[in-house]
Amino acid sequence: MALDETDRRILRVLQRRGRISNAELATEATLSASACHRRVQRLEAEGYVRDYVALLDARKLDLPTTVFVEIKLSAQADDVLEAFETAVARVPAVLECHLMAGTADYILKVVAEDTEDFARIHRQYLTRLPGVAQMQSSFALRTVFKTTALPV
Amino acid sequence: MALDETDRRILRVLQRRGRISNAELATEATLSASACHRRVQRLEAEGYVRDYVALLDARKLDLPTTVFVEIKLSAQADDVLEAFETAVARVPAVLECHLMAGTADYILKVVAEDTEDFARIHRQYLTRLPGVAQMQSSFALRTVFKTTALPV
DNA sequence: ATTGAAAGCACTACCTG
DNA sequence: CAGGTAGTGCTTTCAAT
Repeated sequence: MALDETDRRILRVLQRRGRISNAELATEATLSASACHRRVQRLEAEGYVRDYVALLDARKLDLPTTVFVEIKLSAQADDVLEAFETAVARVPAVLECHLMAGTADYILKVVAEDTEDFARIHRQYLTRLPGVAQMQSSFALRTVFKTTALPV
Repeated sequence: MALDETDRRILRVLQRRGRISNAELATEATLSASACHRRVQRLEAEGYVRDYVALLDARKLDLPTTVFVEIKLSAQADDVLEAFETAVARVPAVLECHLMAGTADYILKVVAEDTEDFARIHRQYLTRLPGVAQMQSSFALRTVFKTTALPV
């Protein structure tokens, strides 16, 4: 159940190199291939590893613009939250949605081609989200860094 | 250079299933294994695919708390920004750092075990970042959703 | 924890339209 | 030039030690 140092080492490597071969991973973890393989299977089965994914280059795909959108709802009732969350999950440009503590605020992370494209997303999708009282958008000038690797 | 519909299909699949075998990916893209393999190699070489990574379960690893930290610097000179960015990149709990448009503001995304652990990170790392004039932390109560998949 | 063996896979070289 | 066919050597995976 609990992770030892070898498990954490495996997870650290997999977080950076998700397509590494089991043979190479075993070397990095100083294990035999089969022992390493069994640990990885255990870590996957127990849910430590949620997914393996390819990370694409947002610039190359013409989506270099990141916008954080702060949204205040008109009410905090559960059904209002639920309706909002269901609707926001259907907007492809929204990569993250967090319910914030304190007020009934959400923060969305949105990607777009440029400010004009964001204006379109805003008009076409965001203004149609249910239960919204206020919305404020903050544009990222530049992503200094971004990682999916948790400190394990 | 430009992507056709088959390329985008491959990228969509790889964004969800980064460890899919080439054989299965070829089936999903209705291509032969070799044709598919060559396309993937091209997409990697041209930089559309930045990385393959494992996404871990932050809850299982006792890091369920996400905090957005807004930081205003005391000056906007390049060397002040650079010093700040270099220092913030060394804090393991900081997963993202964005320079925001308009003011000299940064937004950080930070993960922690709980509010107490965040207090420690704040005290130990964030208060020591150079050039900071103001700092405001907003806690996420709940991550509604989070994806790394860009809309391609 | 290592070994060995069977199956599946990646990758290449070589054709085909 | 992109896709298909076929062959070689690795990797995975499981069973046995």
